[in-house]
Amino acid sequence: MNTFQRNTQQRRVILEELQKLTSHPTASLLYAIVRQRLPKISLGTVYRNLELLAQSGVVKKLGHTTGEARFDGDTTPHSHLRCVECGRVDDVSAPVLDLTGGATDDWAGYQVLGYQLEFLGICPTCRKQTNHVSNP
Amino acid sequence: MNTFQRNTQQRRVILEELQKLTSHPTASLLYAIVRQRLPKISLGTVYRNLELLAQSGVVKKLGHTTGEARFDGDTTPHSHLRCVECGRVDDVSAPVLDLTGGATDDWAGYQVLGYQLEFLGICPTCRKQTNHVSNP
DNA sequence: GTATGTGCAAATGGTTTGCAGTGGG
DNA sequence: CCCACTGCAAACCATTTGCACATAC
Repeated sequence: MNTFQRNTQQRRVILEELQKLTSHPTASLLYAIVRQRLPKISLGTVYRNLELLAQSGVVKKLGHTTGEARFDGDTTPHSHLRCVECGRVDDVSAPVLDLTGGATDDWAGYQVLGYQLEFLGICPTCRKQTNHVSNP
Repeated sequence: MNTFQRNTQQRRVILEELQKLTSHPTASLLYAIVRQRLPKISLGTVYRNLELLAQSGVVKKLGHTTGEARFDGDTTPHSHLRCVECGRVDDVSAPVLDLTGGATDDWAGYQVLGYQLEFLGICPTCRKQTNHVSNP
């Protein structure tokens, strides 16, 4: 039932390193990390494998509301909190939506597959750097 | 308090056409539409104005979970339902989230600004075209 | 009059792809 | 041994930007 056939060294290392991280790296950040173990790997290979891993459900691809896509090695249900300044993404325990709620009976004929919930804010680091307090 | 100074013809027409639409056009689709009234307008101008209009809150820029960004002339609170096959976006009456809910007391030090909720599914048109019923 | 906006075209940046060579099963 | 996978580099495509000219105010 596996979508991919071969268990290549590259694929193994990419998955290992991604699952090791609690941050939600971009493809190129992960590329930099993986390159420490496999110096000859190419960015294209990282993209190809992340895509495959995401398709087989081993990994989650986070839609890019801003900037680049990010990937999450943790597939348990949870939401994300994205910093609108630096793009950093943290986890939040997911407030699960009740899709059976009557208000949304009308789905316009769609077959609903799920939802994506993302919180937006300013992370601690960026709050320190700029003044985000309303001026007196 | 307006973010932009000049009320140019281009800006006016872009806003008018966007507000006329209930679909959620991409920049280039809107460009095609606007060009019917202003044949000499450039795509760059459309992008520049959509960005400005979004910043001043007159228009809403929908984060691109897949593919291109889309723009919404309707700024009243509502959620979106995106077709994962063709990218089409429809409106749904927003099930408003209660951010005061105790479960999410821990925001990891973030200053939370809001959230983005997007439903994913397959639109009526795409359901007809491909067989999305589980095979017997 | 002048700063702001426009058209054009070239640059950017993330992601994808074609191809010849490699290595997993 | 053979086909899925890799490395490389070029292609892609949405978006952004630099510049000279135009225009709203």
